[in-house]
Amino acid sequence: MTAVRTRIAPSPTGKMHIGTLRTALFDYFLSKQNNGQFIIRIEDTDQERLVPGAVENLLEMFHSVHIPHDEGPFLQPDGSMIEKGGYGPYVQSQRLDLYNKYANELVEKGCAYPCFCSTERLDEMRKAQIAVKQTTKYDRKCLSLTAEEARERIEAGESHVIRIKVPEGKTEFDDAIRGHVVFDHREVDDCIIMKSDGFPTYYLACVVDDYLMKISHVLRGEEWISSTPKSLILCAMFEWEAPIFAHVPLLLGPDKKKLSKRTGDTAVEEYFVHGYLAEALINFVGTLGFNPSADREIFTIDELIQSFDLSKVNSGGAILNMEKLDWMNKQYLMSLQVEDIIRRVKPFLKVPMNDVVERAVGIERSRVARLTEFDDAVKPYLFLAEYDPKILVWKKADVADAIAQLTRMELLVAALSEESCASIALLEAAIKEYITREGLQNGNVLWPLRVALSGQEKSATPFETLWVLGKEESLRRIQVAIALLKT
RNA sequence: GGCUCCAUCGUCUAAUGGUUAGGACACGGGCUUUUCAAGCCUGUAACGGGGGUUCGACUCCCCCUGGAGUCACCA
Repeated sequence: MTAVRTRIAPSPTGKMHIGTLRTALFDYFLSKQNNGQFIIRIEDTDQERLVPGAVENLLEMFHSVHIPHDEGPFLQPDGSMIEKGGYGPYVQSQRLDLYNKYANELVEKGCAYPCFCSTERLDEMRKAQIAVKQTTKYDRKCLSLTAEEARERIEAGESHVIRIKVPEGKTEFDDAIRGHVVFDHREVDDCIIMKSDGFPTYYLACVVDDYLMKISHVLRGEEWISSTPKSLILCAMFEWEAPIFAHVPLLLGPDKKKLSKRTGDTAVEEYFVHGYLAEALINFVGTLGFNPSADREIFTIDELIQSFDLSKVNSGGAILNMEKLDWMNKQYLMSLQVEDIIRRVKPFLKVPMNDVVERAVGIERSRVARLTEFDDAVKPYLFLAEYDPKILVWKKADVADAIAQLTRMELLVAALSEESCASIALLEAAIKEYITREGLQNGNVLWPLRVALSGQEKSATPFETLWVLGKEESLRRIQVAIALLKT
């Protein structure tokens, strides 16, 4: 069996699309499961759409999402870029000679031909075809040019492209996800493989690179399926064995259409900005269209690698269920080490990090879904906001009782030893023991205490809040509450 | 419009000829509880339609309908 080599081939035109992440994940799962290689190749053949810094950004995203590649460009800590792997360069703009060579080979074999048609002519031709409801495809005007004629015009410096001459017949292939697919060549256009600027198009570059880089499996979005005949025709022309193709279902927006910037967050960067964790994003996106288990939702990346199965990937598109992502993110927020969360939440906090904030983050994590929500969640621990004294009174008690209980608590807290302040459990034990000893009711004591400490009608338990605030600040807030009630 | 792909709760999905069609998110109810969150229990909710094949179809085949993708010197 040949080694599994998969590749993700983004074009550096901006940010990383969430669909790119999903396909990359599947590539990664498949290659790792088979002890193969996962390759990143940069497809920068469209000079007009290049965005400076996009390659670096892309690599950074792959890094932050923890799916390491084996070959391709790598970003060094100093910001420079190096390549690893024996099949480079992995950036298509550095492989122009190769594409040229193969394109010429096709022309010499009679499989491709130069075309001098202007874009204006092409546009008109298409319009006419649409008008009579025909398939839009090149009318092969330049195919009738003789070799000499073509050579003369090229030598005269006339702008031209190279098109493949699609043979008659049909292309059949077995998609690893969808099964048997057939396309009649009458539907396939004599597509351009070399542009007039000397750069190849995706069709050529991709086939050449996949062959030279010994790619075994090509995973790509479903939007590519109708161009697969072109890839296969090219393979056949070169007499190369084609890789296995698998077209993964599309990620859809709420409107059921291909996810676009208009309908939702398409960039992985945006998800991070909104406070989602890489683990949750991977779990979410990696199980969209593929489910390792009937009754589990949370999987580690290793579990996903183990259980991944191309033939079990769904063929229908999937709408992103953002509520489920939130839920999943919360699951990770609750299962991660507190120190880990503290480290990750730092960039999202407007308030400066200190001991109180660290403890508060640990307490509040079950109440937030995303890292961006911590700032608001943590603030009440740092600043006691103004509040209506009425909320200090428990529903089954009155103002006088609230004052009485808070006065008791003031004394109790003041008397608390350093050891009993060391943990939530000890604090809870101390206070509950006091309540029992004095024959009091939980609600009468705990409600006003909690509200006094947090300044909020809804909040964490008084024990947790006490622990976060510390003895001194807790005492102050209790005194504030008593004063408030007495006015 | 041509071609291609797709079709189970609102959403993500399980089921590979025989299940009371399972799980998850969301939503409703309950338990727990000083509140909220979490947790636990629980409820509502789906096989697009029509033909076949078969003793038996969510599962296989055909048609219809519906949805999507694609038809560039973009990937």
